[in-house]
Amino acid sequence: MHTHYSILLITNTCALMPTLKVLIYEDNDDLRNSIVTILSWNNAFDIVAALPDAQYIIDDVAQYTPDIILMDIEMPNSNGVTAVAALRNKLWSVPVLIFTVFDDDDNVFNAIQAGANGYILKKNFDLIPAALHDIIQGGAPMTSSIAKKVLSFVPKKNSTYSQLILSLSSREIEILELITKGYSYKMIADILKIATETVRTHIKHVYKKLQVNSATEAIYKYNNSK
Amino acid sequence: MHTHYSILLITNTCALMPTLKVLIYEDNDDLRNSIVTILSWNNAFDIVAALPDAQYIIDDVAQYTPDIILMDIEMPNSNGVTAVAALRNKLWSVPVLIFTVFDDDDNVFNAIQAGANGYILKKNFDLIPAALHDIIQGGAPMTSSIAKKVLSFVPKKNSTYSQLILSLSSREIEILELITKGYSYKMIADILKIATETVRTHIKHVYKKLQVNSATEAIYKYNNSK
DNA sequence: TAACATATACCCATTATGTGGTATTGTATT
DNA sequence: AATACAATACCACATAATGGGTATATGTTA
Repeated sequence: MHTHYSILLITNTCALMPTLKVLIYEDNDDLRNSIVTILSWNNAFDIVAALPDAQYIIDDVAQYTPDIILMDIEMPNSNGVTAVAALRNKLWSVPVLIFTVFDDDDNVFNAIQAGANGYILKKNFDLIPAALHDIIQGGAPMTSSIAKKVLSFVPKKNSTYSQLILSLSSREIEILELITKGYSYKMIADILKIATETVRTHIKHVYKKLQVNSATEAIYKYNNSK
Repeated sequence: MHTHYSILLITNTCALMPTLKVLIYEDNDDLRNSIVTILSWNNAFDIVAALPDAQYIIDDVAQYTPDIILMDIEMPNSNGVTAVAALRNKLWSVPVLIFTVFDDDDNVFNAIQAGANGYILKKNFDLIPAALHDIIQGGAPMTSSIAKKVLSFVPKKNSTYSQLILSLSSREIEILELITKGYSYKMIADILKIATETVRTHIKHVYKKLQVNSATEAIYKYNNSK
């Protein structure tokens, strides 16, 4: 048997680092206090607030103007991922490091989509300082196992369809692109300064090559191949 | 001024680890020999071959049956990313660790799409052993800066459209999903065991809510919102 | 040169889709 | 009880999309 413990991406930082204003959301009192203690001993951090709930995150950020936020996911009156989404909806770009026990696909995916900048697990508690610095310096800290999940969210090519797409001429692809954007034959003809009938001819060829008989089918195949 | 050097995800491994058969592709003779030397000193690795070119990767893998592949990108007669794609087209799942000087979006994105399992930069040369073990144990080793690029490839929600989508009922979403998959009204009616006219009614409602007037437009908005 | 692909354009006929209604049933909300 | 919405279903009309052709000019390639 062999043991293994997966760790992560560290950014070593030295000298003259500006003090980071950190806002913390964590509902567990013990854990929250521990984080505050750890970060307080590090001169690089200035904890502007440590709150048990993110339901007033917009007001909190306006009040404390943090450089970075450390965010739990599961909290009594709010959800960390939803809170991040709320921030991003206001087009506020304060970086957020998600810190949670959840490492399932849905939580990771939702956090990334909501606009989180990093994602570490509570068992890697000790890596918070490094991860915070890492985000500030433009990184996206996460363990290798989280990275694997993120990889799986990147849309993959489908080689079968890709072969079909290769048979299309550049003009045909151009027209198919316009179809996928919702344009009608007439609009495409207008955009490309050609006759509607020519657009039709191209589309007929596209359908034959992709072996489909409608725009929606063509879009589906095309979207699953590029 | 502050210095910083970004490092990564390590997997600490101990005792009774099976020996990994490694196949290496790297065109630079010095670098290739150095890697072989480093890995040879580690009992955990058995270098089955170290080649300057991946043009015959299919044959190589068949011959050497490696547990894992270490792959450069730029080589005289072949491209590492293309080689990985060739492997995956054969549905061979041998894990591949990309090892390159290129950290631009296109190279990273193409490698991920091709099916690479990890991506480390040549300046982080020394991390190869840990990264190889990491992949075998199900991780996806990459530096935090590469992870940031990967994050950017995950399709993001568009909050404007998302609001529109929220107004759809579950039945309407169900039908819209079928539309995006290229099904006609009749086919959808068949699948859901309802009248074609009912399908049409639902779609009318969807179009009104999404403020569009065709299936292609609806698909476009929908794909840019979920 | 002959064969082929590409981009252009038009005709005819049919089907699918989009738009405007109305209507019933059930369920939730007020 | 009244209102609203969701899901079901039908009618009628107009427009858009699709499928079968044919045709010409321009290249490229065998």
